[in-house]
Amino acid sequence: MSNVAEGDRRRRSSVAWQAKARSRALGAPFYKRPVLEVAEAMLGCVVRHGPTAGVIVETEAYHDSEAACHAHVGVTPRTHILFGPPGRAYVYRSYGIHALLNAVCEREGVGAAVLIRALEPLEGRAAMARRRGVAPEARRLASGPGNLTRALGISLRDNGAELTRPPLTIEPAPAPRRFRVATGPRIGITRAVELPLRFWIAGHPGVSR
DNA sequence: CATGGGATTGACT
DNA sequence: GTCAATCCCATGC
Repeated sequence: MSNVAEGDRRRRSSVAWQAKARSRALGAPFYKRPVLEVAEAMLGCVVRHGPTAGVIVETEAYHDSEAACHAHVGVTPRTHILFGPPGRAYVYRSYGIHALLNAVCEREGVGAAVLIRALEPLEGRAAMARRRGVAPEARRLASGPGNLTRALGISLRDNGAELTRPPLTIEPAPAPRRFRVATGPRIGITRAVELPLRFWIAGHPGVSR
């Protein structure tokens, strides 16, 4: 295949996923409600970044009223995105190594977000495996909040991105929600550890351990 | 300006 | 079970 033809194929493919993502993306009203409600509603939905996508199987809710939330300290250079309009991405560096992806929720002025903790790969499995440095048939390709951003190619540059339009979007669940939602305490935090703000699809193998 | 902690992960005992 | 890697940013002087 010639370079020209290859480039053309790539370009058409890129336009196709952008149009698809734009038409399917959840709008700002989805995020503009109590963060607990959104955290549960996001289970089964699809995170798409370009040609890679996965089904959300685990989330956690964070709210400025509790101490584990970055927004608890008020508006700072780091947290201003959390207090901004709903439907944007809040991406921050964790432990100096990982980028963690959140969806900003509730009305402007409230610091709240849903942390996406695990995905079941849906599209672009080969690209995810390549980015992770594992075999394409590997299990748990996008499980764990640091692993899923690596698999989807999400970085700190995506902080503040609008999730309502490509290239980074969240779409409604592609299939009927035939699963049971389980809840429990959040993982890996040192403050407000007792609050049951973690949500996951009961029994799903992609949920973090 | 210096310091210390952290919404993690993978390797190792 | 333990531990290190590694960097953004909140805090305090």
